[in-house]
Amino acid sequence: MLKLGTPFHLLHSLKQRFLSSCHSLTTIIQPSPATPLPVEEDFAVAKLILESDTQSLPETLQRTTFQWNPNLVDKVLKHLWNHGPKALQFFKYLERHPTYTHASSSFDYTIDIAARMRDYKSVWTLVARMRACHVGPSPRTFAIITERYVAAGKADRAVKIFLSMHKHGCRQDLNSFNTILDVLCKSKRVEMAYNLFKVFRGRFKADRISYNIIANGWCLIKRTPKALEVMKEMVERGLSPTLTTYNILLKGYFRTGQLKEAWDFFSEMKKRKCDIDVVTYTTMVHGFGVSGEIQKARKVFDQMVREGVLPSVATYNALIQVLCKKDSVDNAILVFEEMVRKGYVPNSVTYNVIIRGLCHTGDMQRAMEFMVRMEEEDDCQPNVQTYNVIIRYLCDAGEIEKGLDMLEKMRNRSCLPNLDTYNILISDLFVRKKSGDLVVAGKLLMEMIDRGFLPRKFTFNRVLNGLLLTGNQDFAKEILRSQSRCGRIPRHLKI
DNA sequence: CACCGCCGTT
Repeated sequence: MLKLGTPFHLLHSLKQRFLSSCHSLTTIIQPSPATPLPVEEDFAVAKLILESDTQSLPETLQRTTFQWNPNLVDKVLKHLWNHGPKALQFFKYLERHPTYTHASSSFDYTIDIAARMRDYKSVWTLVARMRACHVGPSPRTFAIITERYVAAGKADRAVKIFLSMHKHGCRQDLNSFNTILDVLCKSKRVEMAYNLFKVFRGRFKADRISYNIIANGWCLIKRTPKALEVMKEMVERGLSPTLTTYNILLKGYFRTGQLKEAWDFFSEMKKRKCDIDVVTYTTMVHGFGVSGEIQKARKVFDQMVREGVLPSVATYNALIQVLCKKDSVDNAILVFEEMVRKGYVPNSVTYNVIIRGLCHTGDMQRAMEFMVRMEEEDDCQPNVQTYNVIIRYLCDAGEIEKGLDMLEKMRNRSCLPNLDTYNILISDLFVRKKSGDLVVAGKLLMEMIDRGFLPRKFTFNRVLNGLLLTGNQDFAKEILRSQSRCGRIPRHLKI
């Protein structure tokens, strides 16, 4: 049995080992009937869906005997995250399944995917269906929807949606109020959030979290003085700031480059006997580090250990990142090895930071080694960000073929490229412009649109013009034709 | 997916 005082990072690593050991157990106890899949079913399903074309997909799925359950369906949807149309098709296929009914979480995932493609028609159809099935919509559903509207530049619409939630069978409360404030703030629509806050803080009985959200918003747009005002207001209304409030302000000072103020604030926190936590220290390490104050960053790191506050993986990540940027990758790797020695399990952030650092110094060889290591030693599959870093640096070094190989590797590892991946490759193909490059760019463009991404107008026009100028009229027409079939295309793509 | 820390520059 684990003792109560077991450090969290050790628990985590034990948990990771435990989970990987009981994986095989699960398959023994619950074998999936007609599909003898030694590996995770979710990977197998996602692979099957990605490999079959749109027409034959229903038939293909019909022939299988997967035992659908919400957990499996959610995982499959996650795998299809960067292939919206397939995700939607899969979800809709199961809606017609004779016995299976979707869980609330699967609806939420699918709504998120549809909203990201700006397919609002599907979004609201799904909301209505959710309601009909009595599985929502929940406050979480509305968090997702409003976030996507704000991200698409429709903040006003998002607020209206929040105000009319109850008409969709989901009542507003303090939690959902805080959610919409946070959504607006995180998208830098802080003025709007603050106005909404002032109008409704009475009705929803704004709490400390509401104030923290607004204060954080001001900090995000580098208006720390406004954040301080919010804190004052908070006190005036009888709500005492929390440690989170102080951590928000501390980060705010670093954002505006006010190192002295940050240091003074930190000292004040200590003097007032706030129980300074790992977040406070991580903020300090990162803040000083990005300003190039590596000595101070290290000092704070050592200090936290002395004061008995255990660094987290995030703290190490902060230190490693700033060392990569402002010191040297070699020193960063020393810290990396140290954290491993102490029993921490590096995560994808850790690895991506190191890999980026190595790429930046031109050491692609070692970068690749870390990519292998993350998987083999820490059961941490390279994710799309990992691949994007590698692809970017390969292409920047003029090795576009290697970049395209890496894209191929992603496909084999069932890691789907995202918008960044496509943008990186297409724009680098345009920098090189070797014969054939434009056709490759055209193919990538077609593929990304197929997968529900909206290329920027600039990208789209550049590729089409490029093809037209190099005598690829037929291919240009093909791109246009194939896109006009898919119905849901943004206005600028319709010509 | 109700608040704070760790992958960013198209």
